[in-house]
Amino acid sequence: MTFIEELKLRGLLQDMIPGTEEFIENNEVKGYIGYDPTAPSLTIGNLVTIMMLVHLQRHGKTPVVLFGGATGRVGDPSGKDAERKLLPEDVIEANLANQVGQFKRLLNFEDGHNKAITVNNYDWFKNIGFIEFLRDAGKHLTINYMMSKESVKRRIETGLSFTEFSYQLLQGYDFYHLYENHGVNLQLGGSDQWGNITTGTELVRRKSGGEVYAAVCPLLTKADGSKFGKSEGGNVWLDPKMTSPYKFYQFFMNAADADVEKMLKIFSLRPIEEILEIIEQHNADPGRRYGQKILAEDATILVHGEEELQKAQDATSLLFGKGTAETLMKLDEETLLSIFDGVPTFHISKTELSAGINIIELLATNTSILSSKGEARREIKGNAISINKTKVTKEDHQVTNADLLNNKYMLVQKGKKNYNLLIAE
RNA sequence: GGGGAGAUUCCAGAGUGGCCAAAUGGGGCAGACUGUAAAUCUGUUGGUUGAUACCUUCGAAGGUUCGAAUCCUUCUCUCCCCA
Repeated sequence: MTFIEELKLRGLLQDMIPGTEEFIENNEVKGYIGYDPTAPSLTIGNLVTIMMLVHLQRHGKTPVVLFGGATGRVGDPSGKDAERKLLPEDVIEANLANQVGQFKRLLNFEDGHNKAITVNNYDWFKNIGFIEFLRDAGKHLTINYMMSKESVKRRIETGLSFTEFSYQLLQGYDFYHLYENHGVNLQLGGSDQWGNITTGTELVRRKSGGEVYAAVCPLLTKADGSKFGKSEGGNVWLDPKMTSPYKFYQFFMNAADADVEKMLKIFSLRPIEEILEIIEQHNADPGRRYGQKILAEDATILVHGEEELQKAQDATSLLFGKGTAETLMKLDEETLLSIFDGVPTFHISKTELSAGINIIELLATNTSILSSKGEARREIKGNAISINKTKVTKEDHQVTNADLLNNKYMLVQKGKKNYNLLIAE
């Protein structure tokens, strides 16, 4: 199976430059994707395009990760309705350092003829002066060409700064630089990058007369039309400190039936035939959530590893299985802590607790599980609060040392899926 | 440079002196149902409060008034038309 065939079967191919498939099969290929370090961590949205690099490497080609140390300072108008805020430079540097570590888990940077490499476009842009850039890059492309890009057209009515307008030229120059200096001849990415990518291939063609190719994957959407990659109240990050492995696992467990196939093809490295078989089994009895389980397993191993998966599964089986107040009571401290690793924790004083704390105070004042007393009251009225898996129904409920598990911990739950661990000391 | 329209609670968008913490829709959160689903239904969605009530909020700052999101003044920003 060719690389492009693999992408197609996995729903990771939206568009490519004619001839890309033949070229990849018959040449030494180095393919790159650019990531702008505008957040401290990569997200599962980024993971989609990273999977393209993973497959590229598995097909014996060299993946190149380009960090937009320079372009991230400018802001990409693609897919954005409004001008972006510029980030302070030290924030960009910190983000970049963190993201480098995340890639190390996903691609092989260590050995083989096709080990992955990273580059940072700040390294070449920092030495190029504005005049030089205008003569060297700007001269080769017309305004008419740049204006015809969808990302620019969409913003022409509402406004677009010269800075963001120039973004495609910077990104295009990346490709040219990588082609000239690193022999990079393929660019991958999300379909929102198609305009920027073709600017790059155009620039290489005009400046170097070189032969370069590109392919993009579709933007991942959910069956119900909502945005992919967000869960309760935010992004799903790859950084375990920002999205715990447990939450990460749960995100995939909660995938809609209609999305399971699509997501398995993207986030699982199992052969495509096996995935189709899994889907068949899943569809026979969707209520078992077989597809979601495999999906969550594979994705969690990929990003966080076996050990974290095990913990996430332990927590899941306790919290969503037949987990009752009694089983919770029976857990020893070590098991308890490992299961709730990654669940938000709060500390309270044992002396204070021994006197008894009103449940509303506890939720809104002693901890920030809920943001106000009014909200705490509403949630209790709405039957949403549980302590140690037992519903709290009265607003004047007092919590005491007697509620502690192992004389130290308390499990406070809002709704079905939001857990908090209180530690009394 | 000239003329016009506008800025409302997370978003969209009503409200043009007291009945406005502010309609309605979306989104969020929760409950029921269920498969930790989808769809549906219900509740809730500024803060303190048992409730009355009070406090902060309708671009910013002043002012008029017993009383202002609503009227006046100045300022900031956005959009549209003409040059």
